[in-house]
Amino acid sequence: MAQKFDSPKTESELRLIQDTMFNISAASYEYRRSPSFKGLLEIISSDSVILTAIHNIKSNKGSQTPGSDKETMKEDILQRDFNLVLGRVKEAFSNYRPRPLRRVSINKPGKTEKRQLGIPSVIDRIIQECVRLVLDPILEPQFFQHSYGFRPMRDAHMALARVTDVVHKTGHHWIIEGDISKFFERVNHSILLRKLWGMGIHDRRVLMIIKTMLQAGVIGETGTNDLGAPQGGIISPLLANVYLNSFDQWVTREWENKKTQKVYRNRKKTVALRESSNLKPAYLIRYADDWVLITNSKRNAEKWKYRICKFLKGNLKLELSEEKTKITNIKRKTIRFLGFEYKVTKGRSRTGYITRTKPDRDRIATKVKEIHRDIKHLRAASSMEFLIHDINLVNNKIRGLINYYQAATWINISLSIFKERLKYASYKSLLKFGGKWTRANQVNNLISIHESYTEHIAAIEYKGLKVGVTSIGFSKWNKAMLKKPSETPYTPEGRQIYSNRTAKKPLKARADDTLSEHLSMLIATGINGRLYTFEYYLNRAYAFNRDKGKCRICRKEVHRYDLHFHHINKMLPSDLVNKVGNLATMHMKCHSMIHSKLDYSEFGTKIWKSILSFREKLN
DNA sequence: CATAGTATCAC
RNA sequence: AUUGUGAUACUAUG
Ligand SMILES: Nc1ncnc2c1ncn2[C@H]1C[C@H](O)[C@@H](COP(=O)(O)OP(=O)(O)OP(=O)(O)O)O1
Repeated sequence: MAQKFDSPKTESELRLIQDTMFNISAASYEYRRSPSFKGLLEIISSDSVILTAIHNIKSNKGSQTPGSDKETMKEDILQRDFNLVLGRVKEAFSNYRPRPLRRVSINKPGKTEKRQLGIPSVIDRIIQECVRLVLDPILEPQFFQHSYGFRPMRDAHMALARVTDVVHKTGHHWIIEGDISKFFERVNHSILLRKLWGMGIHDRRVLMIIKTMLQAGVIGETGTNDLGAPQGGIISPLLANVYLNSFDQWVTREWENKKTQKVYRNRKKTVALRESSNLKPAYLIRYADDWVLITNSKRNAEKWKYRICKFLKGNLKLELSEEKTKITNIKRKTIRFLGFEYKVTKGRSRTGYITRTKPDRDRIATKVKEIHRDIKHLRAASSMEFLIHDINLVNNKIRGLINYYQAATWINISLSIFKERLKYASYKSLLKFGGKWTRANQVNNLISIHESYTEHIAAIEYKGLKVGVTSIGFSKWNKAMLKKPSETPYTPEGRQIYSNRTAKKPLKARADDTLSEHLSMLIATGINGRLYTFEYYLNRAYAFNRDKGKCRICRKEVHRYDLHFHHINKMLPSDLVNKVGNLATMHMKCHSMIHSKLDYSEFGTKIWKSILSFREKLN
């Protein structure tokens, strides 16, 4: 019954393993059994997993900042010898000893209390990502359907859509808002490891690695850490979901899951059954440590709150935050969930009530204040170019804000309060640059949004182009969609649904696939004894991908035995010379034609022209 | 049709 | 200076 896999040799083999793991795990879950995966460490520490891990996290913003040692992604991984780096990561896997975390305190929005981050060193981030790559497909299918935080292809809007859906379908209006106090800091290591085992991670070496990861101490402090998962660790969010999964299962076992099993029974029978049982209705929607539970009466809400409190304390050693955990009748008062205010009002619908959502008042107010400051700051721009850059920055902020709160039914009304104030401030700031009131559909920036508005906004004109400060009023409600459970990154169908939903966006699946093939192919071509940096390896693959595997001189397919990557300009400084833009795929023969001085016009004008143009760029 | 950079948000 | 997971939007380049 236990599952073992060969280590992946290529990235598409890794993907296949991930898909297979997901399938096995999902199948066991259907039959209410837990899967059993062994020999995971071999997969986790294989070349292609390490490569994928580095590829995944190398462009994180935080990769530029070191952990407790002084190492950064760029200097100590990407610009080092390829095999040296691989060897170093593999070495770290045997007898794993994480470096201490760097402690940084950041502000929590709207609170005086600070958030304590624990930042792992770069090498430990790579290790964590390797583990995550393999554990995620195993754990993902076992998670609760209506847990939305930290999970792929799910977001806060879907959680909100689920709340609306349940309220509308059931007509229930008593809600518990729950928040777990200091969630990550309170995660108990041995309970967590038991849960991982219970979910099918049956490789003790991997569990040991996770254990030592969690125990990593903090720089400047003595000893190891016996409680909590670091805020800043790459696997911490995944582990957090593992930890609370039993909570989800426990709550939903008694009502939500029972109910779905009876869905095929005839209606009368189901209703009768529910009334006669002493079960209390409960619909849970969870986002990380933030959850709501929907039920039908105040009494039941209180009962559930009491029972949940006891469960969390007894089984998970967690506490509910007293001030943030409230019981509310959403016909009378709003609840706050995921940055939205949520309530129902009388209206035309099956239940006689319709939902009303608004952006959280306090949060939107502080954001608008920030934007107001930025707009006033526009007048300090030192040149027209900088001004345009700053306007774009402001526009980005406004669009970003609207983008998130679009899911609120009352977005337009809520944001319009601030509209005039911001517009007037923009006009005043732009005045000294010749700013004028301009119809939105006549400016040249953000055309896709502005073309449908005739309202006046403040805009400047530069070289015949009109650049306007967008309005916070250019927003309209966009109904959030419910999550399709079959949409997952680990099945072909799931990926298809995802790419359909995200419209004409590039097909992520296929892109990754081709990239992966080429990555591993290139690795197979060997190293020739020369010093190649890690970055060069990745970038060769990207360049090959961009050129679609064709020679840039003769446009024919290149096979691995006569593949060469031409440095378009060899004289560039060392950190630029290996960038994708400076690499061109070609045959070795074609390459030698660039560097010789002979006339090759006999091969046809197209080829000759390409050769000449590459020769020009050499110096 | 691809990659890379900025921004917003949730936790 | 500020880490992480996830989502979204815009812009730029070949
Ligand atoms: N910026 C962040 N970086 C890393 N992890 C984060 C970040 N924000 C939130 N998290 C994770 C760690 C938190 O324990 C968890 C829940 O967040 P949150 O509820 O805001 O705070 P908290 O549970 O740590 O304290 P409390 O709820 O008592 O204020 O999500």
